[in-house]
Amino acid sequence: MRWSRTLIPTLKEDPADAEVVSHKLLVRAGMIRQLTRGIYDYLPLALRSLKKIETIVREEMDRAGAQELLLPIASPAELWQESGRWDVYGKELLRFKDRHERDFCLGPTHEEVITDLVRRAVRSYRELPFNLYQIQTKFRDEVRPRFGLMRGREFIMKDAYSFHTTVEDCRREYHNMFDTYRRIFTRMGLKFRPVEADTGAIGGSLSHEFQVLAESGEDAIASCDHCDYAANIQKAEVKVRPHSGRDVKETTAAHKKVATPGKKTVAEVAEFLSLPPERFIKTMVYKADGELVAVLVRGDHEINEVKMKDALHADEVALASEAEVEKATRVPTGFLGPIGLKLRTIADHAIQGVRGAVTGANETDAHFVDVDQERDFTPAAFADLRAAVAGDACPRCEAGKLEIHRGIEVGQVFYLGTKYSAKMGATYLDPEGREQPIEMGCYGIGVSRLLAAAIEQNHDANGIIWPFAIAPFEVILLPINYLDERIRAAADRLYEELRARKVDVLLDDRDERPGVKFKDADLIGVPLRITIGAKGLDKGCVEVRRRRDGSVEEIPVDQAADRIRDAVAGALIAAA
RNA sequence: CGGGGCGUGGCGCAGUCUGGUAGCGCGCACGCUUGGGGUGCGUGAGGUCACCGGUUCAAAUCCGGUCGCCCCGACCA
Repeated sequence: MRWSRTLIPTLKEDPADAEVVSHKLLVRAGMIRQLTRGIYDYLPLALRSLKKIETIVREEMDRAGAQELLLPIASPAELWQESGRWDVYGKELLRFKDRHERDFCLGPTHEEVITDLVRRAVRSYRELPFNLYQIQTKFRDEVRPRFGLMRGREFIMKDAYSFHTTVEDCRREYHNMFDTYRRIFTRMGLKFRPVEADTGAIGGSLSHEFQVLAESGEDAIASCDHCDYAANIQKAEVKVRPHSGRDVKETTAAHKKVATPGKKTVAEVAEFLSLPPERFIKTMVYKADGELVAVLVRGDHEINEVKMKDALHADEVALASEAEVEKATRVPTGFLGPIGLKLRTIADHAIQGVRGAVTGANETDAHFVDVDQERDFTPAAFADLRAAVAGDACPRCEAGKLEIHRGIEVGQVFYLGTKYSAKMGATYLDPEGREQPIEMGCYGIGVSRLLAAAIEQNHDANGIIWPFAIAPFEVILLPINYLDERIRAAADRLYEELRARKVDVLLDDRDERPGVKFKDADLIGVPLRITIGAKGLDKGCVEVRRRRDGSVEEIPVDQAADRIRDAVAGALIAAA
């Protein structure tokens, strides 16, 4: 492509409404423009990268035995009412009516639509298993879209759904997809980590996320420095060390009340009493499916709501409001404690057997000290309730410690089981002629988000540094002065030679100053830059510069096309 | 949904408090100049100051309302 014949509106300055680097660079590099909140135009440069991402996804999905199809973006309310998600999904589901006043929504995901398709098309176990995928635009009316393509309302997603007769076969496909995802992200040249994940709104019981490692990531992930255990922080397990609280204090004097006027938070009381936060038992009150429940964790720990929800077998949990707490306990928040509390109470493992602890006294402006768990109170249950932190022992191996990193979720695989098939009557007849619900799995990749994630991980002060496999162009030709006959002829010739060799090449044929072209080339991040100037041509050479490390090499003009093609091919093979 | 900020040529911003001819940088067009890291000089085009209403002799500026965009929060007792 000739630069002068396409639209690459680069900007010198950061757009005022962009916060993260990928958003700034995508806009500055002329790849995207915002149309409205959370919705973007993809300009030619962006579309080229998107297509390369899609091609890799298609090749690997096809290789894994999946079949591509295309489902509608609009779907009728009835399907969503069947699965129950019409009511559950909330405002994220963009709803509208057609001219006949029938309710519709834009698809935020497609379990309902595909399950409906399959239940109508499949009758027999002989027709299973299969895996169907699509690459398509999704719409989720996010509460707060942000960070450009990272969390848009409209976005492009690859979603796949597999259908099986047995749990074992479904798990086989789950692992097949897991391996496929590894290949996909490896080919794209990204540093990523698969992590155990919570299943969230999609539902199901087994799930992994694929996280692209980047400081700006929205997710925290815990990983072992010794073995390959890694999990989303929402899921990361804490190794149970029985009676880990015993070593806190040896005395067993009866607990006693101390005045702590106005000191409500652990930090405040800890400072007031000159005791470390780990000596405290923090009492939080949650509303679990309508019931108020007290949850105890050590003062320096934080509650993990996903774990708590599981421990309580609740569908919905939320922190109770101060008013609700005060009404139920007659104690203002900040002074709650497990001794004499009239609420169902569950406690983190770290609370078990603790001695010499500090808790609220269930009385305004007072706390208890020297609390002994076994002597003074008994929770209804002990469970893993706290969030893992850096330095925790690995739950899977002996030697390892957990590290916390940040990541951008670019893919997730779920084992769904019969969650949708049972509700929506997607069944098959087994060899004995009995009707059985279909086992399902689903597998997503955030195609447009990958664009942002790749940039978050691959950029410098001058702009984007695309991995070869997803770069909009592999090579940019930069004639120092395109109006100079000799330079122009050399550039045009090399351009045609590279095109003949199937290299994705962009020719900067604009009548611009060299400095402008250099800056733009760095900004849009093309991996190889070929500078064609008088100095080089005098020696019969052009200059090859690698965007990633800035390394420079002079190569003879007559060998240039072949050597550049070989360099591109080599880089692509190295990544895959 | 709560809090905060912003809306002025294509982009980034000043001007608003204290009402009185709409400005700067970049970009854009043209001419000369320059040609290996955003050249230099000159000339020029381009704005219903988000929108609606009000106050006033006079509104980008004051008042009321609406819309849009951004950020933070919507959990740690």
